Amino acid sequence: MTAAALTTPLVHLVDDDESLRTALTRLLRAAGYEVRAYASTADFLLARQGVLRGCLILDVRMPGGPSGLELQKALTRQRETLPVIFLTGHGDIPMCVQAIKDGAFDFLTKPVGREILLTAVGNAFAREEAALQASAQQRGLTARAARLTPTEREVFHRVVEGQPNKQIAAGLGCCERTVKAHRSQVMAKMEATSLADLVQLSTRLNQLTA
Amino acid sequence: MTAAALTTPLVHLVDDDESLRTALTRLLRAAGYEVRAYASTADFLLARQGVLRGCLILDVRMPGGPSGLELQKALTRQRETLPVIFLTGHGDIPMCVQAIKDGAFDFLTKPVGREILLTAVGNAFAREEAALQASAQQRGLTARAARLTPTEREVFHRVVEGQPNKQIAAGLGCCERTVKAHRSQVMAKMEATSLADLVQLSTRLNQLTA
DNA sequence: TCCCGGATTGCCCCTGGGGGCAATACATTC
DNA sequence: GAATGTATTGCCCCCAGGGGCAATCCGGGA
Repeated sequence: MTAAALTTPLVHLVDDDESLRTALTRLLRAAGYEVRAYASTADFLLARQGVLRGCLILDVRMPGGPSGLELQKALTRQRETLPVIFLTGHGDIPMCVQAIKDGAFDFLTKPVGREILLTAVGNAFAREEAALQASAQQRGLTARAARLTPTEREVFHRVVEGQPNKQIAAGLGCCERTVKAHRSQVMAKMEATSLADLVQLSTRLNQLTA
Repeated sequence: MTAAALTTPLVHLVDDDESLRTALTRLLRAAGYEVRAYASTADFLLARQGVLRGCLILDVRMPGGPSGLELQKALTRQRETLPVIFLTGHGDIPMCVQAIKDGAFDFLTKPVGREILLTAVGNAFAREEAALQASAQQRGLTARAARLTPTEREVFHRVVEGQPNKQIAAGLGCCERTVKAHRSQVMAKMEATSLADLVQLSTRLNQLTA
């Protein structure tokens, strides 16, 4: 039914402790997840190809290379929204607060209980799936908006602001009939069934940008 | 200019350690805040009158009575959105994660540095002021919406959905002229200048409810 | 009972949006 | 240079929305 359900949930596991990687990999695979393990953030970045998917379990500090916190910040800057679960043996509270303020999904401490980890990962995928479904609609919306010509975009904007055709024509320095033509193009390309519909589409577009 | 700036920022300080209450009270007063200190969550609740304002500094656990975490949850349930800063000497990471997931603004550890605390409180008030300004507009909106009669509300809803007058009339079992009358009442009461405007007001109203 | 305010409706008119059709203008391609 | 495509515009028609005016109806209050 859902897109996420069509693929095996993928867990990226980044930790410099090999025995822990082995143990968690086994645990997660037994729970039905596909697991890819990395010994460092650098390894993770090297192996990365294209758009990331799944969820990320990350130790906060690892010898050499960027720390887990830094990796998370970098991913956020790159608009990668996959959920990050921190896992650490030497975490303190300020670090934990920082990570969560930066958008971490959870912050666990070693040794982590089996149930705790699986619950966190399960919740992370639940959120991820919801986010994917929401953003799928948004992508369709931006795709439609991308098909607008610059003039149509301008008309779109003014229509949503409530300007009547006459005023739009004056603003664009063209005649009213032209505005009407653009306007119907906008309605068609945005697949809006009414003005009210169009305004609501615009609102969602703006929320996406913000 | 702003509402929050008209009153002295008020800090509620809840901690069972009297010497710490004294010290932080002095520190915060020196920084220009009005401070009310309580020895327990029960004291805080007893002293509470009407709508709360300001920000709340809260120890996580206190002997007897509800814990700080419980107080925070209760306030959230009561739709009190004032920012909560936790301050604790015995906090652990799971507790910290829980508090922040429940909406805490920050989570500090004792002994807390002067700068750290003042920064946290300052940020809390900044967020609070922004939230107040946003909700002031929303209140005006809901006040206007409250003046609609049930029929007008129904018409409002259908108009925003993009239904034409004829269809609305059929739905309500009345004639089209009546719908027009209600419609202009809706525009007037909601103080909307155009259909686009009305739709946007409706969107904001729905966001408020959600 | 009579009056008042609000809701409902019919009648009529005006304005604004939607769009078909055709001519024109400009750019791009073959 | 001819052909094709796109944008612009004028002309005209239709319909939907906005609203003034007056009649009607109804629930409350004096």
